Amino acid sequence: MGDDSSRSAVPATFPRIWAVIAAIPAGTVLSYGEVARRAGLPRRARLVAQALRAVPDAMPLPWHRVLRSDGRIAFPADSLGFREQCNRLRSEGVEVSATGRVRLAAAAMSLDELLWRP
DNA sequence: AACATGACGTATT
DNA sequence: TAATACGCCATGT
Repeated sequence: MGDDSSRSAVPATFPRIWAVIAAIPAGTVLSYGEVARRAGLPRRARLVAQALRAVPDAMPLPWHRVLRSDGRIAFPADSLGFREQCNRLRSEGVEVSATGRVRLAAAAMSLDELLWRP
């Protein structure tokens, strides 16, 4: 058979990364490094970034719930992606400072609130 | 094969 | 908190 799988093939790791991101509950966030770890790919935060760039447009993924380890949005503050991510997060009730920072601990707390009340 | 680049992370100052 | 340096990993040139 003509094996053209080597050309423009999606790395086998991408679907796993996408699955982890898709499983992030609304109103909560994860760091790139955490996503990598949960996908069984420790120390591969940059691979997560690549996977995000390669997300097919048809696939709706909560990409905005992925932040840098310091809780800040990875896009440059003046970029379109930055504002888009801010808006999406805020529309989910996540507090984002003007500089694009989210308190990761607080985001984890909001998940606790969901499970807190029976 | 060497070098640059990137939606990153951690340690240090 | 911010700036810097270095480590890490996949891709593109």
